[in-house]
Amino acid sequence: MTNQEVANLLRQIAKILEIKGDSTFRIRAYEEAATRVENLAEPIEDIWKRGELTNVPGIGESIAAKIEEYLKTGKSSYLEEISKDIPKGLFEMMEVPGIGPRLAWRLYTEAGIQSIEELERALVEHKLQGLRGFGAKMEKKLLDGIQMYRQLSGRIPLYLALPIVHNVITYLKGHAKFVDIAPAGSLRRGRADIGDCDVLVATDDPIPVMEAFVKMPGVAQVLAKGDTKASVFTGGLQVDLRAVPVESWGAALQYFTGSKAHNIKLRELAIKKGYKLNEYGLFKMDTDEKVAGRTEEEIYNALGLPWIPPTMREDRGEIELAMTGKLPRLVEMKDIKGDLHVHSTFSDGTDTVETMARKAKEMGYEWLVISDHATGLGVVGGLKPEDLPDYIAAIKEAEKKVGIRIFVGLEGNIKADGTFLFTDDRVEVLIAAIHTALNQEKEKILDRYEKTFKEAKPHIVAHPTGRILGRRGGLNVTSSEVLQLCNKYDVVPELNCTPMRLDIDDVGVLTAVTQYHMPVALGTDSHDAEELVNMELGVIQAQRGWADPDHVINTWSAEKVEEWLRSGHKQ
DNA sequence: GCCGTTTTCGGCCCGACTGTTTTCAGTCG
Repeated sequence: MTNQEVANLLRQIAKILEIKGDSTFRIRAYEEAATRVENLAEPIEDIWKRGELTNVPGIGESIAAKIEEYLKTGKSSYLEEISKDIPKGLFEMMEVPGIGPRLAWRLYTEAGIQSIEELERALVEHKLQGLRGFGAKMEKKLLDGIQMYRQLSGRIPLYLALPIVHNVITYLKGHAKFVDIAPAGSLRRGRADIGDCDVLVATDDPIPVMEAFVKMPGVAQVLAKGDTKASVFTGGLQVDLRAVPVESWGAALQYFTGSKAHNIKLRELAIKKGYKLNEYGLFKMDTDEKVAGRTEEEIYNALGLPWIPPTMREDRGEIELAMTGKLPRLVEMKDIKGDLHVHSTFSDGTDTVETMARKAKEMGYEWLVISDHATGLGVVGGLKPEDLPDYIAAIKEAEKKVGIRIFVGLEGNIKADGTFLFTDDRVEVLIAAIHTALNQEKEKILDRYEKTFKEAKPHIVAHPTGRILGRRGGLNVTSSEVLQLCNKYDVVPELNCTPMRLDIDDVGVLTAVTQYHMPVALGTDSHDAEELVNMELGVIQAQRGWADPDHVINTWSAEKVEEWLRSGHKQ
């Protein structure tokens, strides 16, 4: 049972309690427990086996018992009990913007509506107008909401959201007056996928800015528009704009960056210290005197904390860590000295070894791993043992011409039965990856990894879970399951920086770094030279996993990398 | 349902926007 599955159970319980109008505090307790489980660096099953479930913040006796039953039996009698009289369609209805748990429940109990299709029909036929609070505007709002729900495909990958927000900001700079503007929300936190985009603007004259925003070209729909806050639908994405007074810029940036769970924790801390925190500033509870707000640093410091980087603000324990003064110094782009996963024309890359090396040099790197595919993957050609002399000669030549250290790498395919095509002493960096038979069941995939880790002793396992953002699928394994094997066989997990992969995910990095004290390997998996810049997306994800430079191999000197390659492997 | 160097009971984050509520509940982030 994975942490995600347990978190889903708790979240499902919270949802049902919400529909039924249960205590908001009980609902919050389940939601918070879900978030904590989701973000645990350790498998919850291990914690349970040690009898330490209630040591996890947010988990008490009652929730621990429910988790235990679920881990033991795969079922929850409590969930079954409370969901008996709830039609499944209600959950989908709540995905429609504007429909929350209370309205979904009313639509069901007062009008017998159990699905989006039934709701749509009732709206079109004006059958709901007898209900309290249902006028023509409400009808239109919900019909629009249904249409939007059908267009939205859920969350979109970070790299697709970035240009949309960039366009909004560029447009507003040319068509409105303000002092400052910045993206906030999950975009600023660097989440791998984005639900909606938040943009913050500092101005003392917000109304014209809001006007310009909702009239932007490309706005498909205006979802809300007030004096200081507006939401539109553009480029297939919801974008929220929030205007704040200049003197509240820091407080607003903090508030609007989130995450929600992080903010709640911070406001609770503020209350304990006799303050009230909102998007306008930090105020003394008794006198309403403002004590901080111009910058984020001011606010965190006034609460007795160092400034916490946005990439850490997920309520994964960062506030508690900040209190002890032990926040890690997160890895940054300027620390990166090399790329651990790059292809060339020797397999399916479009640029030569030399071109890739020049780009690496241009990025300020000291070294590079050229890691072309080994044979066995039909579509990409791939290197055979007899190709190695030419491959190595090309690498050595580029090394001399460009003037950076280039390691001879090889990305080998782990076959469906777990055999690995070839290893060779002339290969300095051996990368193993699954590219075929992706739909096997979990046990089979883990067996394949284990067999290869044991027999071929690769240095790195590439894109360990096979996830593709914005699409279903990936391998039937979680990062935490692969990481257990990595730990056992001393194989370094890759954080693949391909914008659609970012695999292992942020929680995986957190597990590797804080649980196993294991480094991660950032690899852009570049197939042309321009893709080397994707390293930046990987660095952001590594930050989200609390990685300091020591835990990122890419920050090591070429000598230190050589030392690592010699030790522990192929002895 | 969780939690506690002021509490094992009585608290629990905060505000904007919407619709139609003449004072506020629901939704959202």
